[in-house]
Amino acid sequence: MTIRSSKDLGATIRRARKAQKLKQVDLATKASLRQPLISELENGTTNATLDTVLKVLAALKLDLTVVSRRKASFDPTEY
Amino acid sequence: MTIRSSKDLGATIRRARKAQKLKQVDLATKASLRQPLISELENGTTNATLDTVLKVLAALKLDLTVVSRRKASFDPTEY
DNA sequence: ATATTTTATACGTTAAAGCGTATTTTATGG
DNA sequence: CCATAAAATACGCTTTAACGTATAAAATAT
Repeated sequence: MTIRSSKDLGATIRRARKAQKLKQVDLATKASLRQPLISELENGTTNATLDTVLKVLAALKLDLTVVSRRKASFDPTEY
Repeated sequence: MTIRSSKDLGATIRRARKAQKLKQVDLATKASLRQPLISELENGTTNATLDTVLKVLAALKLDLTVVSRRKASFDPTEY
């Protein structure tokens, strides 16, 4: 999933969390964060810091990557 | 490039900037940020917000993506 | 070597991220 | 329906990101 806004990130996090059958409070605990912050993140209503983003993604076993914009590559190992 | 820390991001940004022959001040201008912030970002000495990260990556024509975590591939240059 | 350019650091200020906690609103199950 | 669970919002507080600006340090010419 390409992330170009806080909302993109929020949607990605929410989908991954639900796919893993976690509640916001569960994810918050795994990431050492608060449940309200997970809510704000998923709704894209906070401009999270990189540390926060990395904590949440790590808790979901996801990685952040940087790729060239023109290289629209299909990655079969996604999903 | 997989990003798991501010330093990872900083290194990635610096490499991309140099590959495009930009000075920090050029990148700062393109991203509507300050030169000192670019320096801090590249050195991993600030916990940047997502907006800041996205601005810089956009200025470098890079995208942020979220992918499922895979096993680290063996990199011979690390040894 | 030294002038010039580039990068890093410093400092005070402002805005907001994240915290703990409590409560409200919404979704779900019986 | 209603009860319970889950998610969203609220509040005051502390910390810090990012700002503008100035300058120091380092790198790169000349």
